Amino acid sequence: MSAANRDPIKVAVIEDTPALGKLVRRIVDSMDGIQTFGVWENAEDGLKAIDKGPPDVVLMDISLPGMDGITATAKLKEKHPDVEVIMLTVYDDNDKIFDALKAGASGYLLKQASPDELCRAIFDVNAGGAPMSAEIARLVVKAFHRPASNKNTEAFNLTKRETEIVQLVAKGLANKEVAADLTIGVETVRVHLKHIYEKLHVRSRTEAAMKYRDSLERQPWNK
Amino acid sequence: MSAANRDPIKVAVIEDTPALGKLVRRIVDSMDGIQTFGVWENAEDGLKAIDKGPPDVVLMDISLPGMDGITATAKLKEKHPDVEVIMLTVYDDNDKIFDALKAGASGYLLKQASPDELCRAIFDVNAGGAPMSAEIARLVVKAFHRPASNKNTEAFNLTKRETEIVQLVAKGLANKEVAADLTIGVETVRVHLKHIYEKLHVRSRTEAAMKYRDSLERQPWNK
DNA sequence: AACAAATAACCCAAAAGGGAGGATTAATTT
DNA sequence: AAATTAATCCTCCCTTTTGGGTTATTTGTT
Repeated sequence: MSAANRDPIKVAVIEDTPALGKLVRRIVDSMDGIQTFGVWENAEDGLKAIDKGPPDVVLMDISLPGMDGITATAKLKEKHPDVEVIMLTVYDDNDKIFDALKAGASGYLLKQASPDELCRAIFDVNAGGAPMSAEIARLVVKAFHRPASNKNTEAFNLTKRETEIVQLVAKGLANKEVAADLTIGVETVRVHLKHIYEKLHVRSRTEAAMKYRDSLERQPWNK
Repeated sequence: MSAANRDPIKVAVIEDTPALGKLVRRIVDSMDGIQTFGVWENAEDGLKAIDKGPPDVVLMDISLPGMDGITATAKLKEKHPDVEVIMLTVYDDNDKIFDALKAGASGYLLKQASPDELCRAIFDVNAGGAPMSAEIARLVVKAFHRPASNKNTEAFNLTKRETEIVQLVAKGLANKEVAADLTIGVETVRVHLKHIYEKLHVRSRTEAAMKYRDSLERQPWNK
């Protein structure tokens, strides 16, 4: 529990602007409990060095000459899943945030972060947190918000029976099988399907199945 | 820009333990710039009151008698999308986190949070942030991480052409349309489809489409 | 009574699925 | 170099399934 007695957290820095790299090195080394493991100006060199002796945390610039920071993160996490990556970016680059997280980054800081923020982020990520600036955090949380109209099936005004049927169709069942499942006639299934097509504005079972599936938000947590 | 001159942030509290509700009220009111808008012990009463004059932030207990906090959040955000909701929970309840976020909550705090943390969270969420404890943040970020194995289509050993075709089929296209898209004959498409069915162990285009879709991770950001 | 829903039947044309061929490349193995 | 394999492209044949249209009965609900 005594942080002071621990080995310092080894921080690798991959940042193509030499001035910034040096600045970060100074900031990190001036802080107790963390130290730079090395600074590289491109992903290729950085990854090669990291392969030999993994650091604890990598500060990764998102825009790099050659291999970009997101690709580098993906490659890095593949080999070293336990290394924590904090992305550094100049802009509040909305699109890339999610690509970066998907690649395996656990933190996402703007370069304009203060030295104090940077150091806290390093400790935080090392302790199992996910340091993000407030704006980034909100974007991430927003990605989870359900679009207002979340009546799922209800959005299409499908009846109970129609919903059952579209669900079975979305499982790949043929009309005959659906009929057997619900113990109703095949012709009835077809009538329901026709109604479903109208309501969903599609012309085939596959389209209907797709639209239905898409209408259920599929998020990471409902595997 | 001068925060001191602003109207205080109005905070509604929905918390079924009277002692905790009172404690929160005291904490909030003791802090400059925020004030309690009211404290209710169940979601029904809280929502009714909120409907009349919306507060800025709602602190919502996740486990409530009657309507639970998640359902209440969903209903609240439907009527008042601009009200920010911070969930309060005793446990680090992994499953409910995502349900809460999906319902529209922007923050997620453990009840054991310090008064200082609570107040910071209120300011933070009001400023467009997403206050979360470090553990929660990491869980959220983890939800975005791609599972390593990314063999996706490759798992089925589909050829390039077959992959193209199953993708189009999964969009709901008919064979005719697929053929037109790839500028090949319809009969060819059908032959490819037959091979696809064999490889995926299915009997219909819908089944194939489903199986293919399921094999692709679907995340919030690829709408 | 009017309405939505579920059930079912009929016709017809189009689409899809199964089978059994063949032809052309390109890459690999023998 | 010759043979083999895999991928792509294509053609028929035949049966089953689908999709679209229409009509109709029964059961609840408003």
